[in-house]
Amino acid sequence: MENFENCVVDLSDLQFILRVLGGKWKLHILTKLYFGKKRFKELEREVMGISPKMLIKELKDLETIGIINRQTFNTVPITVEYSLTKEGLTLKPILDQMKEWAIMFKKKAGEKQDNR
Amino acid sequence: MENFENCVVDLSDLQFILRVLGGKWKLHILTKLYFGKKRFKELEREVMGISPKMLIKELKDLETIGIINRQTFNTVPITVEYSLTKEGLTLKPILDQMKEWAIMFKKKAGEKQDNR
DNA sequence: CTGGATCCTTTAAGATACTG
DNA sequence: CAGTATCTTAAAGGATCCAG
Repeated sequence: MENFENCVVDLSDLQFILRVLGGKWKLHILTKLYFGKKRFKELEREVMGISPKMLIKELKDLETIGIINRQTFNTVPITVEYSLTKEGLTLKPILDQMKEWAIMFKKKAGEKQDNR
Repeated sequence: MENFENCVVDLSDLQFILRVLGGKWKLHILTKLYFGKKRFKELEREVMGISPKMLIKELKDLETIGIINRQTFNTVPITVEYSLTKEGLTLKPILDQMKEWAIMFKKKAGEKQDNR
C-alpha cells in the first residue's frame, strides 16, 4: 500500500500551508500574534523592518485565509486589533514541530562536520 | 513562562524549513522522492511542467542542504540517481502533519460556509 | 541523458510620501 | 492610527538552445 508510483499525488493541501507560512514576513507576524492580540502599530514596531505596505498585505492575506481576525474600534483615532482565529491557533503545534525538526536537523548536520 | 512579549524570538529555525520546502517545486520533487530513488529524467517527467533548469536548481538546493543524495553512474550515457538522505526521511512526518492540518483547516472553513 | 548558459517575463518586496 | 498610492528594485521562474 506504499507503492502508488504513478498515481497523481494531491499536492494542493501541502501547497496550501505554504500560502499561510510562505514569504518573508508571515512567520514573523504569526509568532508575534501567538503572544496575543496586537494593534497595527504594535506589529509594525515589533516585526522589525517591515513596511506598512507589506504589513497590511500580509495581514489581509492571513485574514482572507482565516488565520487571523481583524477587529476595529471607533475610537479617535481609530484603533484596530489583530488576533489569531481558533483555526489560527491550531497552527501552533505544527510550527513547534517544524521548529523542532529544524533544530534537530541542524544539530545532525553539525555532527557530520565534526566527524570529518 | 509564556509571556516573554518583548524578547527576540529566534525565527531562523522556522525560516530554515521554508528554505527546504518553499518555492514552487520543492514539495513536488520531495513527494516524488518519497517513493524511492529517481533518475533526472524520471523526475523531469513526473514533476509535470518543470523545466530542466528549475529541476537542477532545486535538486542542487536540496543536496546542499543535505536533504537528498546525488549518485552518478559511469554508464554511457551517464545516469544519475537522486534519493532522500536519512535526514531527508525525517521530514516525512512533518509533511504528513502539515497535510493533515491543511485538510482539517479546509474542512472547518467549509463548515463555516454551510452555517450561513 | 544530464545538465549549463542565455535571455526574458512575472512576482515579491522595498522606499517613501500621502490621506481619512 | 491605520492604512493607500506610486514608483523602483530584487528575486523567482519560464523558454529555449546547446554541450559533454
